[in-house]
Amino acid sequence: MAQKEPVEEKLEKVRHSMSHVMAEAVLQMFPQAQIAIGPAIDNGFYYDFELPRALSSEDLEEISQRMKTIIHENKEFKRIVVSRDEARKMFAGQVYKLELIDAIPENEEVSLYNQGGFTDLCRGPHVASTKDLNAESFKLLNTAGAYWRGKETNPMLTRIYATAWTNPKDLRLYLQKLEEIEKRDHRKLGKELDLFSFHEEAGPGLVYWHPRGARIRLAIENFWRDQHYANGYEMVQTPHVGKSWLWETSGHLDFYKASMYSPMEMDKADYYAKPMNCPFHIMIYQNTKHSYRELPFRWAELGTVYRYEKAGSLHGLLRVRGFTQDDAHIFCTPDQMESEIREVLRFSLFMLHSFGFEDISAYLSTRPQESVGDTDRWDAATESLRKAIIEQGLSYSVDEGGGAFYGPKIDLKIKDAIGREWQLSTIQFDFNLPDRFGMTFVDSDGVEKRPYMIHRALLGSIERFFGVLLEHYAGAFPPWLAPEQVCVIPVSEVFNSYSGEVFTALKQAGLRVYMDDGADRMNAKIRNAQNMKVPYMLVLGDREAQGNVVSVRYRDGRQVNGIAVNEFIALVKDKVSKREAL
RNA sequence: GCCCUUGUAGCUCAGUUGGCAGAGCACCACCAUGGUAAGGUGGGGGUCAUCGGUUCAAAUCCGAUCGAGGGCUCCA
Repeated sequence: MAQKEPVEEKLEKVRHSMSHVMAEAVLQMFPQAQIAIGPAIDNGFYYDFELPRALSSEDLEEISQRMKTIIHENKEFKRIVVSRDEARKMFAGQVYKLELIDAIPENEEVSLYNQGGFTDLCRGPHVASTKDLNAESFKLLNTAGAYWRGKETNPMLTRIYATAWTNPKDLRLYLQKLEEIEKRDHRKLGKELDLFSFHEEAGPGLVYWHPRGARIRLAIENFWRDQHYANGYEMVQTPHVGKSWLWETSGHLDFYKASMYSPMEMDKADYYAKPMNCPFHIMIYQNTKHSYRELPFRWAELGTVYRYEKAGSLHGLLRVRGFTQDDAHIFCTPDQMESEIREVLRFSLFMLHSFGFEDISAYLSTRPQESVGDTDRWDAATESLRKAIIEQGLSYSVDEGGGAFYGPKIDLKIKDAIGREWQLSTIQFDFNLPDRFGMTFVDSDGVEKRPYMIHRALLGSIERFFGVLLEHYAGAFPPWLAPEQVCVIPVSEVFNSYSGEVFTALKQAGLRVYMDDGADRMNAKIRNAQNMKVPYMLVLGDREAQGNVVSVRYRDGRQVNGIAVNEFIALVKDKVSKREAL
């Protein structure tokens, strides 16, 4: 007990040991249960079982109680090394354990851990005794179906998820975080703030944007468009459907068909809703011959695509069947490739920073086993990605072999206001499509050569990005994004006319403003505006009308009285143009 | 797709052992004319997701379908 072990290792041991305790508890209740695996995971652990029946929340309570009893028995975790045959004998009847034993490499020893009433096949390590576990610092969270080894063709097991910590305080903090996550859930906020909806009768996974949601979305899109024009892009617009020729040529019908909507037949031809924009942008490129003098092309489009996502994986705005990519394709010469990548990455970071994301990390994915394109191009492309990351001073990790079959890529992940990571931007080379479509440009030496093609999406998709932003801000959008920036609230009907003047002035100044001249009392109006998270509320009565000023109630509770109307307009406009918070 | 959970008014939810479908908010009307987070009274609104079954009787029990939620990588 001399030196302190690192917290992470301690936690891992605690969680893993807890999972054994849970398995023991479950076996007490269901002696005939098949036990599978039970690792430590982020924030806790799980264990997979094959059980005679489904578990109820009362069952979880009972398992939890039994675990506490086991922990209080102060049982030692004993490591035992056995031969394969002995192990097989001990786990006779436990089909999953037998499979695991067979999977252990010949040169590794087979170890077991025993804590009294329960022995599990396990590499370890564990805490020394259940004495080192705290019976008040874990909580069984939920059950879920999970395929044995994650494969759809394998049997479905029952997984029990739990969170576990070394002390009750950490548990409490984590449970509070879960509550915070629930409060920020974009599906909940989307409903409360009247931003968007889904309609099962009209098709799951398809988003309906309400006026308030559309306001925000358009603020995002307008900013996006302006910045693309300012950063050397051109906009293109392409159709939503394309004939099978296009998808045969692109290869999507070979490799991507399962994710595509079924074809529509027209004039004896099959048309497919587009799952990607790239083939369309290539058609524009192919419209004429191109010289090296014209390149690079940077063509951007907020292109709405449709993909068949499995019913069970749909999730609010984060996984939908119809979504709008903030897509662009860059076609350039080999000479230009490096500077283009550098520029794309810089631009990506600028965009993410603009939306309030400061903590960004990069993931570089390199060539996988199965891939197309020649090695020189892969190497050059991968190096240019790496150089760009280093130049930007980003922390990054490399996913060796994690690239798509058609090219290496950089993914950018951001951390949101409560520390969760989300993958947004992706920058990918494509060595496949230019070949398939036979794209060329005429170089300075008169020879036709293959251009480099780069796909990139900075926000990912507008829908998903919107969901992430909504959770990041917990619905309290900064003024530049807020659907309504200002709510004008007359103290009583008597002041409707002065309020109307102020409203008109703000409206003419280009602010997003509305006046609540309904029959509610002022208090109720403030409450409503507050619940809709409107950044600024102007409460107008006699005092304001007399002085031709406004009194400002900020969303965060601050209050500033007696500001001239023009001064207030300037203040909001300043916040908006700087994209600042309140 | 698969496992578990789930579906009652626009929203959030009650609904005991099967016995005439409820509340709050929202909406509409009337009263109240108000100074920083819900003023009062009254009213309208539901084929209890859909289809089928059991029963004298089904929101409630059973089955199917559809939707929603939690999951299905983290390698004993």
